[in-house]
Formats: sequence, C-alpha cells, structure tokens
Amino acid sequence: MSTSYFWSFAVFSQTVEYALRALVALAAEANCPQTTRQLAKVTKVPGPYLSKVLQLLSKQKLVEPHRGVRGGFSLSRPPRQITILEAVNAVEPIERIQVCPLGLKAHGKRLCPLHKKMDAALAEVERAFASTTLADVLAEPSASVPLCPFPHAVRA
Amino acid sequence: MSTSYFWSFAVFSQTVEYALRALVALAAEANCPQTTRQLAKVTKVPGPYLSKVLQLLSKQKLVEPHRGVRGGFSLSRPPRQITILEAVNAVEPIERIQVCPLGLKAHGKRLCPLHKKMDAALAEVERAFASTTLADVLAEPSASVPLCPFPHAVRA
DNA sequence: TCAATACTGGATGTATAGATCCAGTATCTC
DNA sequence: GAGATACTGGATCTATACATCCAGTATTGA
Repeated sequence: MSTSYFWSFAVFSQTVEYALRALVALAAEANCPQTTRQLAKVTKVPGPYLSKVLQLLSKQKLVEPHRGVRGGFSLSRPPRQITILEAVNAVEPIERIQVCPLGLKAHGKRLCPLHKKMDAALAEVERAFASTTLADVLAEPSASVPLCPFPHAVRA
Repeated sequence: MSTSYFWSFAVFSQTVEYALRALVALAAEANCPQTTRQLAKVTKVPGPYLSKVLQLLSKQKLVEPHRGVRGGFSLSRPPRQITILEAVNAVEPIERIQVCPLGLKAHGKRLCPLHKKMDAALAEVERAFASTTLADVLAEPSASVPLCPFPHAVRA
C-alpha cells in the first residue's frame, strides 16, 4: 500500500539487489576470494544479511565458499557465464503467471487479458535478465564515470 | 530472502495486483457504480483492504466514490483513457533509479553499469504499462476463454 | 425527516522480508 | 597441533506490506 509512499514500485527486491551487488563485486576481482566482511563494505550491504544471501548463491553454485584464513567467496564460473537471471533466480525465483491468481479453475489454463499482459511484462524482464551476464554489467563501453565502485578492471 | 521460496520474484506487489483487478472489474461494468463489497467478491480481494486500495485510486482521481444507497465506485474516465501505468503509480509509484543505491556522491548522477541495466529493465516495464489501457486489457481479441471473470462485455 | 446504505479515516493486528546474533565447524598458516 | 580466520545454520529481532475493525459522515429514497 504505502499511503505515505515510503516504499515504491520496484522491479527488484532488496535481497535481489544485494545479490547482484555481491556478484558484481566478486566479478570485479575474479581472482582472489573476498570475505563476507570485505564484500559487505564494498557493496554497503549489512554484513550478517549479506552472509545469508551468499549462502543462497552458494547453494545455487554461483559462488564458492572458501573457509579458513585467506578464505572468502569467489565466483564458481567466469563472469561471462553467469547471467543476471541466474542470480535473481538464486535468491527469488521468477515465477511466471501460470494460472489465474483468482484461483478459478475454469476453462483450462488460459489467462484473462489482464494477467496475460502482466505475464508478458514479466517475460520481458526475464528475457532481459537472461541475456545479460555479469561480464556485460562490468563492461563500461561508453566510459561514463560509474557512480558505484564496482567496475574495477577485471584482472586477467 | 525466502529460503523456503514461499515468496518469489514478482513484478507486481499484491496491492498493485488488487488495484488492477478492481479497475478492470469497474471497467467491465463502466456504467453502474459497484460497491466495495461487490468488487471484493468479484476480484477476490479482502474487502477491508480493497477499501483502502480504492481510496488510493480515488485520491488519484482514477475512480469516483458515490456515497449512500446505490453508491459505490465508478471509473472517473472511460477505460480507454486509463493506463496501467496510472493505476500502478496510484498505489505504488514507479521510481526510476536516479542515483546510485549505494549512496555514493561521486561523479554527478551517472549510474554504474549494474544499475543502468536495472533501470533499463524498469524503463521497459514502465513503457509497457504506459502503452496499455484498461480497454486494452478488457479487449479479448483471440477470444481465448478467460480464466478470470473480469472481461464481461463492456456495456454501451 | 428517518433509516438504510456506503464511503472515510484512524487505530490496530498479522505475516513476511529484511537484519542480527552466536555457537559450531572447517580450513589455513605457522 | 594450536590458534586464528571465516563460513554455516539455527534462533531471534525489527520494519513494513498486508489486512482488519469500527466509529463517523455523507447520500439516497421513501
């Protein structure tokens, strides 16, 4: 609701945003593992919460944990092989609208025009995410000065 | 977070979904006002909550309240002149990403590639919503049997 | 005018996303 | 092997979206 408009429409939940930040930060330093603490500082995500997010990403094999001294997390695959869609799905699976949200069990599985439209919008977003990799996000073609500290040079 | 995946990625909040359902239901019976109770039944939205949603829509002049006997709500404008974007903005304004969510006040207002991508996705959704009216949603060109009860014939 | 209808608005309750804490365990370095 | 580092997982706390309740007010129609 947000009568006072504290919250506003967002395509991304906070958690998805956090996951993406973490992955981009990892991609920027693809060689050496980074600890949760380090990542939390760079991405400005609350440390303990980021820890949970990283666990989700770990379960989905997007990142690899390394314990002990000099441990931390690193990407499981090169940035070019990890899509935004995978990242999103790791923390909050995109669920296309399969059946009418009203729960009417009439006339098979067809959606009414309203939810067809809504699902189409979802599909658009999904497609955009699927076709974008972490490498794409890191690439700064136009060299516009980035506001975020992520896009360091990708080391070798 | 949703470790158990109770919740999943959604472009629409519950409240936005409710607002759209209500507007579509109103558009389907564009002539006679419908009471909150009637709308709640058709749209399967909790009555008291729908009441709040309708108040938001009313404040944004998308619907008009009519008090007393034979009262209810009706659309302020013909369905063709109300866009999905207006409906969404009435309950949860879409906020484009203006500044880096990290709050860094560096280098003017440019976004890093990550948030550029994210904002681009938002823009896509916004555009899709802006170009769709309630009338579009009601129109059932392919005559696929709707799963939802909304698209009654629009009466004269 | 009266009574019924229906919206209004504030107060309050509940469920869930977001955030924290800490004891336990694995790994590294010396 | 010892100690330090760092992830793991469960329990708990908080903020907010979602939902309810009710007294008050405006309107209708007889």
